[in-house]
Parts: sequence; structure tokens; C-alpha cells
Amino acid sequence: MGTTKQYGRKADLALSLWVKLARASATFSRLSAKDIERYGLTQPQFAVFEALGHLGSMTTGEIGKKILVTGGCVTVIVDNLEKEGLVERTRSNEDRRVIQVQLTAKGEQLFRDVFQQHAERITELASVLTEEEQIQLSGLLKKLGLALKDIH
Amino acid sequence: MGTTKQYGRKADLALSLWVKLARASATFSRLSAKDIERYGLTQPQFAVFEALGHLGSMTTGEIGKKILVTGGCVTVIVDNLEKEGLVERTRSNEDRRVIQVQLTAKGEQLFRDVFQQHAERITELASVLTEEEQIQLSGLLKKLGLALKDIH
DNA sequence: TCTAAATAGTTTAAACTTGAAATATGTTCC
DNA sequence: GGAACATATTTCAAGTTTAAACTATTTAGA
Repeated sequence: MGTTKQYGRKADLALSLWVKLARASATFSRLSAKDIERYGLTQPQFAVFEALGHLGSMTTGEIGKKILVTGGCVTVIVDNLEKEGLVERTRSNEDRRVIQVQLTAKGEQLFRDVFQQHAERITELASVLTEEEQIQLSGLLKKLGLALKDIH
Repeated sequence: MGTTKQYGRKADLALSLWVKLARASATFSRLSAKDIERYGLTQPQFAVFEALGHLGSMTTGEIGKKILVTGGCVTVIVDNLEKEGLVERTRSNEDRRVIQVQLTAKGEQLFRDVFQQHAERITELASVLTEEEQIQLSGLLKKLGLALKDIH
């Protein structure tokens, strides 16, 4: 926050980075959510929907790890997508504790209809940076995300 | 999102950027929240607390713009901080619709005791990147955040 | 085998966030 | 001055998230 040296050079740099990360992410998120709304889905619903569309059937636990939310939350999101008829649960035969979640035919159809449009909007938003900048930013964010993942 | 070209080079780049931004931010946020918990505050409470500590008295509306939440949410957060005795509301004399929020003496005290520690933790987390990388990343995030801010 | 521990998923209560409606105050313009 | 509109904040209902408790199933060790 601010440009004055309050906590030492390193700390000021880190704090400023954290603020900018939170802001950029919140702003991007808000715009993405507004786009997703057009398809009648909330952002977390879309995240699950997209993961299933791209990666196919997943267990509840895998979904949680993929979109970084807790198990209880996955249950609610999948409940809501199930109510819309977009996904279905199947209990695994090998391990009857496990539930596989997958898109229904209707879900697959919507995914094909909708994701291309969403991708275009995201591309448009990202284009406020040059491709070179996007590549650089992607690389740095990947490094940051991976390094932090295992810290507790 | 995988590495295959599904939606064209530009779109794949943008989608991948978005995923990495969301992940890095969520992970950083989770770790920051865990640190903040030690001080008995939630993350949004801490965001308001910090803004007031660094910038002094602000109106409810200014706080919302600063930490990117809606007015209704600011009301609740300030309510909770007020219950803890950390902030107080004062109605403005120039414009009686306006409410100024500021740290109490107790709030100031806690801020001094606590923020240095939090800054150290954030610095530690950020140190998974070199200073050079932090500066680069900060610059790119700033550009992205500013450019997106005014898009609707 | 049988008990204990581990794992997968769901349920629940509490906290947070939003958007819309409501209240109070201020500003503009006739 | 007064009507219409704008602004600052709060209230409210609905949806999302989390952590902890709970159920069901599987695995490991005595």
C-alpha cells in the first residue's frame, strides 16, 4: 500500500505484490462471473462444469482439489448442477465410498454451446496485456502458485 | 487446463492465465487468512483494519472501493470490528449522510502490535519468488488490474 | 477374523457477500 | 420554496464457503 518505505524494502515489495494480486484477481473474477451469468451458472458452478467438460468424469474429491474448495462446498455445487440436469453422480463399483461426477448429455450440449463464447470473452479481457506479457505473467503466477501450494 | 490447443493459441493462453491467476491468488489468500486468524480477525475484517491503519479515517463508501466489496458488506464488516472495539463510526458534520470510520485507541494499539508480524509473514511467503520476479509480477498485475478496472 | 484407523462424501451451523429495497440527506432547477 | 433526482448508508433475503461432526466403506494390524 502506498509508496513509502514503512516495513523495509522487501516487506513493502511483498505487501504491494499481495495487494496487486488480490485486486487483479478480484477484478478479473468479477468480469468473468458477469459473463458466466449469461449462461445461467454461478462462477463455482461454472468451474466444476468446465473441469468436467475438459477432463471428463471426476470424483468429488478430485473436483475439490482442482477448483480449490472444500468437500462440503463441492457437494453443494454438484447438487445445484444436478438440479439443473447438467451433471450426474454415479457410485463407483470398485470403491463404494467414491462418487464419480460427469456431465449429462444436456450438460455436454451446453458445454459445447457455451464454452467457446466464454473463451472468447476471457481472451478479450486478457488482451489488455500483450501476448508476451501474458506469457511472462503466466509463468510467474505458475511459479508462485506451485511454490505456495505446499506451505501450511 | 492442459497444454493442447483447443480454442486457438490466443484463447488457450488467456484461459491458462486466468486459471493461474485464480489459483495463485486463492492459495496466497488462504495462507494470509491463516496468519490473520492468529490475531482474532477474519480476512475482510483485516483488510478494513489495515486500510484504516495505513490511511486513517475513511468513509464507508471509500472502504468499499478500497477493498473491492459492496456497501452492504462494508456495513457488516465495520459492525463486527465495532463490536470488537477496534473501530468507531462518526457521522460527518459537513454531509450528514456520510459516516467516517476510524480506528479506536485499542485498534491503533493492535495495529501497531500486529501488522509488523503480518508483514513479515507475507514477506516470507512472497520470498518463493526472487525480488526481481516480484517486481516484474507486481508490474504486470498492476497493469492488468488497472486496465480491467473500468471494463463492465 | 475382527477391531481400529483411514478415507470419501454429506450434513450442519456460522460467517461472508451480493443486489435490491429502504431510509436519510443533499443538490438542482423551476 | 419545493419537486425531482442523486448520493451515502443500512437492512434484508438468498446464495456461497468453511470447518466440524457424521455416515458409510475400506484397509491394516493383532
